[in-house]
Amino acid sequence: MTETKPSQPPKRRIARMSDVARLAGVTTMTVSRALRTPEVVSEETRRKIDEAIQRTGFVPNYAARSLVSKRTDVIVALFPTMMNSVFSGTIEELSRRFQAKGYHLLLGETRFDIEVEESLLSSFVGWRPAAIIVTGSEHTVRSRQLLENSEATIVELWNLPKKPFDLAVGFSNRDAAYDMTKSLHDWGYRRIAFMNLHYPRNDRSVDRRAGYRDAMADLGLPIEPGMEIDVPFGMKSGQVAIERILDGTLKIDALLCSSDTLAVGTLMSALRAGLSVPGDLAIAGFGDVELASIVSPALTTVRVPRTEIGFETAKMTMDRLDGRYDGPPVVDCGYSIIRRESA
Amino acid sequence: MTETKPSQPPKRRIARMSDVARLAGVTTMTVSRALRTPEVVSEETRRKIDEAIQRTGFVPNYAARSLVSKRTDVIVALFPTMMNSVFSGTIEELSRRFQAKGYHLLLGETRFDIEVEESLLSSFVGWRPAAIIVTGSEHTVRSRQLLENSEATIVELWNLPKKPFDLAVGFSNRDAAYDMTKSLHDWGYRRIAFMNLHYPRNDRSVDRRAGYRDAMADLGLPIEPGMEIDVPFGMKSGQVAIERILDGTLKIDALLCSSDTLAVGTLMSALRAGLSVPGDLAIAGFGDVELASIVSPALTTVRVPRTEIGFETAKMTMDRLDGRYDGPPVVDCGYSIIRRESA
DNA sequence: CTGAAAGCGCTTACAG
DNA sequence: CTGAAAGCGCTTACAG
Repeated sequence: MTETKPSQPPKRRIARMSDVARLAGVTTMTVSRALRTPEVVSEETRRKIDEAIQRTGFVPNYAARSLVSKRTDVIVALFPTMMNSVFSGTIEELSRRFQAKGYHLLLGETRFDIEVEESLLSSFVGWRPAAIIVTGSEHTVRSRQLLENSEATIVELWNLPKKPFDLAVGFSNRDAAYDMTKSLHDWGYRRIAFMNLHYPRNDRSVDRRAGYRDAMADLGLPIEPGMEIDVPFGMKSGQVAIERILDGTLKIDALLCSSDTLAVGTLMSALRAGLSVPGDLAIAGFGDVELASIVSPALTTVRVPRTEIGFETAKMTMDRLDGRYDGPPVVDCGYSIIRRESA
Repeated sequence: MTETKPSQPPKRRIARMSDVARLAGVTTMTVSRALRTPEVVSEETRRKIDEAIQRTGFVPNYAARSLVSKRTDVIVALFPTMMNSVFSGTIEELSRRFQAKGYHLLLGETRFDIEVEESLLSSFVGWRPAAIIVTGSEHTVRSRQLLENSEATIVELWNLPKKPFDLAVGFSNRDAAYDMTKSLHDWGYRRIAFMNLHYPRNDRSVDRRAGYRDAMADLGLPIEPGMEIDVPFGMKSGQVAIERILDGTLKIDALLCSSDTLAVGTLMSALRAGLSVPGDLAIAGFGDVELASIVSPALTTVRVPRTEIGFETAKMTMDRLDGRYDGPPVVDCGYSIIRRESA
């Protein structure tokens, strides 16, 4: 091969531990110790090794390290989407906590699809992660096998499974939707509709719908045809309800949305159509993202413990990996009803 | 150790390739081939191997694979934050494209801090990633060394560096801010202020500010004291400008925000204070996130090519890794001025 | 406090 | 189409 870029220095190979060892006049074992248990290495030796590391720019090869030590600092985390302040709040918290302790987050996006989750799992498992964090408790058969065989700590997020796979951190989506429906009733609303994501195998959607239905039944309020509105994820979906209200096919005085994204979309769509909120239509969201308190009228919503879930998950996972987790397998981070202006 | 969970089957070790080989009556070499170049293995043998893989739940150990093959499918990507529709749009596109081709995204969050970036790089580089994607062109000295030594394809995102490290994909932040300032002038505004993130070492902030200043100078408009407002990231920061307008310390007719997050925060704060937008104050954003077209009045903003950047980056990176990228080192994805209702 | 030996689980580079 | 040998770059488990 000929030199095509004379301005570049000769491309040196990535330094290995043996290069550092040779430069420092020791064996790789001593370099390895200087890196992992420096207190056990003499100061003089350590100094020489540090210098050799500086000169070579050595960074240990994690593949080799994990292969022989049979452990990795890789933690796999799978979320439906990152385009959502609710999940990204949890992701940010997780990533911050894990980064601080030297763990590496391998993030995957399932797009609300448990088949995609399976495909990601089957590949990520090859890294022999120390822990695997998944959203929800609904998984394919093969996903369950992969989790089972992986020897990793498994954490299921965002709800409270009756039979957790291993560990779980979340809150009761069913109760939260139930309480918000009941609150809307307390505030005087009677014709309460429910807008939900159309993901039939998403346990969060299913639970929230159940909460809405149970509350309506307990309150003696009928769920009339059209009062359950299934839409795809996105702010644009919010306009669906407003269109139906305007053309007279939907007669309601309140709308509970299964996410703030939908609620804000609906709210803006209502204002644009000249409807007054909550006068003509009360709107409640689910999530309490930053935007919820910023919009005008400010959004009444369910505060979801997104940061707490991230925090608890990171803590629980790291404790478990250190062999000192002694809490319950399922941690409930709670939720709360936040009444603002929109309902 | 005693059996504490009699209901669980005996914990089997994670299957290795040799387990599969033994079950199928071949050597590991043949299993390896069946996995990587199945067309070269006889149908009968392949069938036996597939069955053994099923039975054992075997997933190849990537650490071993990458150690010996001296290549990985790991791609490191570092972003300032994920709590931002602009970056998460790029991240989602990247992650989707890479996932589809079997690459694994190791994501890191720098929190707009190049020291954090350095710390992440120094650790992630241990995975010997095939490519490293970073946001911006401002890096610490040690970060540059790490990138230099890594042998990875490097892609810098979100601007157009004069001297790219290797490859770059972005647009001109300076020109975009310049054009928006000029547009505001064309639309009749004269006292134009600029709200920016207070990250002095963030080249995107610096470039956008330069664009604003250059345009004001070219237009012969003075930048009076207080017309450049530096704030931390977040919607809440939007209210700063409104407070100053209300208490009379800031006299302006238009505000250009360096992100839609700030612009929406300002817009909502203005509406809440009873100001009319754009009558009392015109507001322009930067980003064109989904929310920008949803809020009322809809936000005038700079459309930033977040999806295009993700798409081009993924394509360029994978082409380069396949040894067939022959495009320019710096790809300009452009931007456009979107006039809506707020200015 | 330091080192020699062995091996983690794969793939490369042969050979047949 | 399949296999025997060697080795990737580290750490474990000794020994001294």
